[in-house]
Amino acid sequence: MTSSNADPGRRERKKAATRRALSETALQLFLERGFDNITVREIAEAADVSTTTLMNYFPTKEALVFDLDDELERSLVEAVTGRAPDMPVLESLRRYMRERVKRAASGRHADRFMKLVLDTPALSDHWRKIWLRHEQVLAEAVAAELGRPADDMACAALAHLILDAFSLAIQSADPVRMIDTAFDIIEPGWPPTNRAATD
Amino acid sequence: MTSSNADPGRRERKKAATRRALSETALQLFLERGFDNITVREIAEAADVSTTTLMNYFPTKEALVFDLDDELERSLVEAVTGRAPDMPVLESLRRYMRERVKRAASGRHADRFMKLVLDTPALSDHWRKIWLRHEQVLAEAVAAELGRPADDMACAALAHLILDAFSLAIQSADPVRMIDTAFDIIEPGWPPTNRAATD
DNA sequence: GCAAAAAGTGCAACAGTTACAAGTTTTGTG
DNA sequence: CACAAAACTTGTAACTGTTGCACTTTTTGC
Repeated sequence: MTSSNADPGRRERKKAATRRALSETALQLFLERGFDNITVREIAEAADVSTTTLMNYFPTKEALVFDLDDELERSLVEAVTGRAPDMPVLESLRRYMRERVKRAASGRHADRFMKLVLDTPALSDHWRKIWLRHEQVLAEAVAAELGRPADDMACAALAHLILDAFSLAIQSADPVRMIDTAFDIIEPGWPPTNRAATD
Repeated sequence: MTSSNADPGRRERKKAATRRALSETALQLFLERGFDNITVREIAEAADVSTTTLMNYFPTKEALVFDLDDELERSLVEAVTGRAPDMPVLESLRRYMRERVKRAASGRHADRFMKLVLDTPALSDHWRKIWLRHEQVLAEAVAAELGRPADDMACAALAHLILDAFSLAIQSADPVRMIDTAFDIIEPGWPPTNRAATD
């Protein structure tokens, strides 16, 4: 008799609630007392679940802070494939990264949040890893767009350099300008016609 | 009986011996049974010291594998400042990285060693961190060489991109070619005369 | 309603790492 | 040579992230 629930389902809703409770509680505690001064046991306690359950939702302590992984890959590929017809790939990626960095530097509690991340090596690291996780996919998207083989080495390099620029940028005093600086270095060499390829 | 030791000093010698014993024992065990299947307690045991002593020599388990950190910064700066007068900075750095990657891919037990590192995320990570640790110094060296302010943003970006290229390369099927591929992308945009600088 | 599936729980344990309060060895000096 | 200070080691216990396990509760589909 619990009909009328096609998509959400009660369980799904509860899970979502628990997940949100966990990540919100965690973030609040982290902001108050520092990432390293809070144990996962405390977080679980505060959110009123067992430690085991917490680790069931978030595979690592760091994952509690960045609960927005899924959208990333989609939007990243979209920046490559969904750009205006006359816009070069790199220009589109530049704009995408600019926006992304800008958003990171100005969210709700952006100031305190960024400070937390930058002051906590484990978190900076994790953020970078989240980006680099999509390295392969981005490389393939770029390759496809340029009509190159999916494992094209230059595309792999480009994807890596660009994604890594994110961590470079957020650690900078002026993130948006740092993104532009990095792209200014990369752009003139793209697409490449070079030594490595012709050796 | 304690004469005849001018420079080294008995203590220094013992320390060096212990250090070498630890890192050699560790590497051997790691190669035999895998990084994650060996505990630091086992290593300490095998080298016949206490765990506390082990952690005294090597701050982390990963550090046991890369016991060659000091030379890195020196050689890196040397590649910038000690190059032939007519050679561009980037070309010198390209050759340096090429050599470095080549050496990594062909040491004594290079094949097994590289496999160990690449199969162990914690180790790949650590290797990258060792390189990035010298980001600032490299940036300043490049800036000095070009007569730019020490905190020049483009130099910071360049240093980061280049050092990060190392991890990109060793993960590649053809590391040396990957270094060249990355430099081929970076080189044409250097030195930059650009948007970010003129905005 | 009910059996199976899914989620949550508490507990114990492991591994890296640190703190601490001893011991032991080496060193420089009188 | 003796000896006190400094440097190094050690054993033990603990903390923290993380995992495995056996068990209970909840939700689901019929």
